[in-house]
Amino acid sequence: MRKKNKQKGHIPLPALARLCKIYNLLEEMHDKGETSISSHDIGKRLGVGSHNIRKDIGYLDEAGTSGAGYDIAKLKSSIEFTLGFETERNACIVGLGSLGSVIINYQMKQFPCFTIVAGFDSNINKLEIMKTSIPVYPTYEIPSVIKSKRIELAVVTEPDRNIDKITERLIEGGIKGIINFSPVMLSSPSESVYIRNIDIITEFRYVSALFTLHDR
Amino acid sequence: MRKKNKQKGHIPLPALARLCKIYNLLEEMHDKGETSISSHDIGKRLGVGSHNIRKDIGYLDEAGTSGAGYDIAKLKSSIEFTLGFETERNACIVGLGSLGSVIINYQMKQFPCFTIVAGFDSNINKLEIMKTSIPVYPTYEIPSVIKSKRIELAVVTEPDRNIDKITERLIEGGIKGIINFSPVMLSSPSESVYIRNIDIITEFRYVSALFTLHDR
DNA sequence: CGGTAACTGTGAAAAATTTCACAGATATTG
DNA sequence: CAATATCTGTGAAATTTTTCACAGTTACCG
Repeated sequence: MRKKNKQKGHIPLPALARLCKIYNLLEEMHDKGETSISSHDIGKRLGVGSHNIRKDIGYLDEAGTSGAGYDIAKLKSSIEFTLGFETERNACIVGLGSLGSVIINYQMKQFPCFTIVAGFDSNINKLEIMKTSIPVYPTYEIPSVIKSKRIELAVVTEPDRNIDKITERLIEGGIKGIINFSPVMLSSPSESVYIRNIDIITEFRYVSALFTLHDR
Repeated sequence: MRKKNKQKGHIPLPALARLCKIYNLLEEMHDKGETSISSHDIGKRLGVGSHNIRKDIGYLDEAGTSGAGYDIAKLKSSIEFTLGFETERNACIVGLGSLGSVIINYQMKQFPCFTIVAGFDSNINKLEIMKTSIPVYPTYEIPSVIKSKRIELAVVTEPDRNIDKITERLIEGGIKGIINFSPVMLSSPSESVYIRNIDIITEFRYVSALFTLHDR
């Protein structure tokens, strides 16, 4: 068995997504005081085969011990390092409605990997009302604020008729990624902007389709 | 070119997910008064190739016209039919905190495919406070209510230490699917229960990893 | 300390998914 | 109405991803 980084270079996207989930799991177990875990256990938790987990972990620089399982702390920091979780970037929230507020106040206000440094809303009145710990701006200031605060990620939460205008402004400001919770699906105008649409209606339809096809 | 259903039988999951997104798009365009669209345009909107879109649509019973694009209304109802979007099922919300309230009051209170017929919360006090249009129950009533109201899907929204207990009760009640917005990752104990974890922290990490790997 | 059991890492095979290429069909234009 | 452009549907090729199988390693137990 050869040690060291063998298949690194580029991690397949499905593997990357799983690694993020594995990391979550490790964090949870670490908090519980666990120190070691096997690929089989991880797989069971994630609903995939242990082969798959080992392959995924194989993309990291170094990880487990052959005979025993994985040392949780070690694997955790290995993922952290390879995926760059230690670098902190700036994010903003666009749309300060109910969902936006939930996210801002979510858990600890301090997310991993990203710090929320600004909020935007097209409703000027809302700007006064919000008593958040972050500064809020009207949406027409999006491009300038993104540039001045070096914001890389935008979380869009409000159903808004002007969502295309908002996207345009985000792109204009040089945003690198958008997580969109609004029901209007966004599509990336440029190869270099990552867009993730999270929409409960689409989720509902997907589940419904699964149920239907399963029953047939 | 042969007509009729050729490759039906089973739709690959990635194709299924895209079909749901396509449906969303069609609905949007339909509302705008559009009547026709090409695979190329759909692909551009979804960020995938037109070949892919045509393959996906090929899983449906019938769809487009060779020379022209797709008739939006026709394609829409074809997806509806094949994926069973017309059947309405019952859902519940577990956790009536801020996020749960957002979902309950989301848009129109009436979701496609699912009707929210019950809410649960372990905090008894909250049951009094909530002034929703749906009946709410303490969590220990989950199994009985799920059975009596024939609930197939649960939307879990609250970070709760007892989340494992809640899952257990949902399974006990015979739930068929869970959409979990809580930060604790759920895993399916049984092959027949679909679980979808949606967690903004994992999303953040994934985006962060993408950025990091992109820059290297 | 030897034997057994459990586990990882990984090349190779298998399976799933996407991309390609093009035949056949429709619309459009002058 | 012929010529051109555009578009779908789909078998086949290419690619990606998962699964398999097993050599090599470590832990454990009597």
